[in-house]
Amino acid sequence: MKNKELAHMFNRIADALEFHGENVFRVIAYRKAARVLDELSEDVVVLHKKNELESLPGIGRAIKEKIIEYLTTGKMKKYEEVTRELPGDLLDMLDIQNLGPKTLALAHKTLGVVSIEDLKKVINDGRLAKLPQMGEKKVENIKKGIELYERSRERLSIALAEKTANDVIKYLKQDKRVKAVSPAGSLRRWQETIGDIDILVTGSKGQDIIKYFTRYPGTDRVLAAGATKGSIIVANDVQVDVRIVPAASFGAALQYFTGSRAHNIHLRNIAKAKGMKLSEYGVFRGTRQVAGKTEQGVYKILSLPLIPPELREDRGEIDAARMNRLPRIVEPGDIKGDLQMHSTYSDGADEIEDLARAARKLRYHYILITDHSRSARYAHGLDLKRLKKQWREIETINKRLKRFRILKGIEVDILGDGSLDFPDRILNQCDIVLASIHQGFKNRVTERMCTAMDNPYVDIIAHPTGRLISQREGYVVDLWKVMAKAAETGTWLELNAFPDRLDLNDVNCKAAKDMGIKISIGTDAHSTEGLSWMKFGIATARRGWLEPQNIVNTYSVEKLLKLRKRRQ
DNA sequence: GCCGTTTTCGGCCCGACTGTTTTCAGTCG
Repeated sequence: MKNKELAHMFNRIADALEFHGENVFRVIAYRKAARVLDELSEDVVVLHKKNELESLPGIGRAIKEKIIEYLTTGKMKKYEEVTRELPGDLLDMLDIQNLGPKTLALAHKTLGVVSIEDLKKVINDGRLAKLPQMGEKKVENIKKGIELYERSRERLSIALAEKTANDVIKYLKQDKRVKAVSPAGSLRRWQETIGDIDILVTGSKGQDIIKYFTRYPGTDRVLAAGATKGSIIVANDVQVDVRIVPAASFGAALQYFTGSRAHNIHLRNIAKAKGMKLSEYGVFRGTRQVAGKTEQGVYKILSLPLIPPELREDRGEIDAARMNRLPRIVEPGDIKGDLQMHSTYSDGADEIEDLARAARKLRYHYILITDHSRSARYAHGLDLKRLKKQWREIETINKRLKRFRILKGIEVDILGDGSLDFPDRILNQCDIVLASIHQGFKNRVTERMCTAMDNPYVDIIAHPTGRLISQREGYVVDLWKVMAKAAETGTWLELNAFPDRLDLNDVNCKAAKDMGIKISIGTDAHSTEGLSWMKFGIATARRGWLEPQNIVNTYSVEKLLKLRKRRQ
């Protein structure tokens, strides 16, 4: 995808400019362009053809020309120029905590440092500490930064972060001095991975609350324990930060610490244009605080409705809010069923009836049982005989269950040549068919998916990218082509709610929405507990601006079945 | 390098923190 390639190049240019000590605002401009391209819900190639590159925020004449240069020649002179004399991994070292561009450049120019090994050497022999503006403590901090970098603490999955935060919050609430508690940061925005967990607290005697916090039973290490901020490490190297803020600033602090940074910068500009100042302490006109107690109040004084945290990425939500055109994003109560799960018939742990009863407790109206097809041997995939047995069982249970319907589904494998693991006459007897790739991740995936979508019985393409977050890249696939085919054939694309998958991701979901593609959210549960993953799917859908009408499992079972491709 | 309901030039978010200095540079969020 050219979007990602260009984003990477512009980020690299920004790194290099920073390293060379260029004007910081040029650096910011390149970073902004990189972010916009990275999160773009359209193919940059298409935008270029429509001559609309310059309509993108942060992309002006110079960067537009660089994009076109790259798209037409496959090269970018500026990129090559600024990175020419810099060894490949030197710029990677900017990710080391406490080591910024100034220090790295100085170490490179005066001491010839080009790698982490070099850096360690000049730390150990004392040469780094002798540079101007450097001293023992700074060097010590850089040393700690290297240790952290080398342990390369991966970002947490949203599921682990959510669980950890909930445990800590529950513990904090047991203290009488604690008045209000809220998660903040990327966790509150439900980003798919989380760095540190941020929690905000108001209450009396901040110092005592922090002391109480650092005695949390799961604490491995205490990093800091001041009057307003405490920081601990719990199991799995997870860092939890707690901040105490005065009640009068709680809303402003919550807004500020929820971010994203890009969203905050945009808001501050609006405050400034209105003659106000926005900070984590409140909204001020001169020295007088005019808002900040509640988050809603902060937005209101900027003439904006409250923007849901999931949308706060500066991807157009502020303009939408200003024009009163925020989407009515999906809520848990809109979901009427779960469209992917596995029973004991293939690789699931629970019986069909158990899944149904658990789903009914979640107030669903239906579920789709999607066990694997025969080629998925590793998952005990169903052959025809067992599939038919499953259908009979579903019919029997359906007669027993009131106001609930188990739909007959299948997760049918897309084979090496794009054909499906079951013939059409079998698929035709399923209520809903999911098709997915489970083998040959690098083998003509785009064509195989497109062939599968030409089949009138394929309703949904499951986990369309095949990625496993922080574990596996996913298929070699041209998602733009897949989405175009889905739009053309009326095939639904899945948002897999399993927290290690979450594909389509937020940006893809928004793109799909814009292309008129319907999304199906399925948990891919392999047990009754797995049904609770729906919240991660909903959160990702919200981040992708999806409204109930964009998501097929907000429909009644009648509408759902009526909208299948084979009926059109 | 981008951008304009004050501006086509002159701004660009801004405060906290730390460590190095003796008034400020660098890093971070």
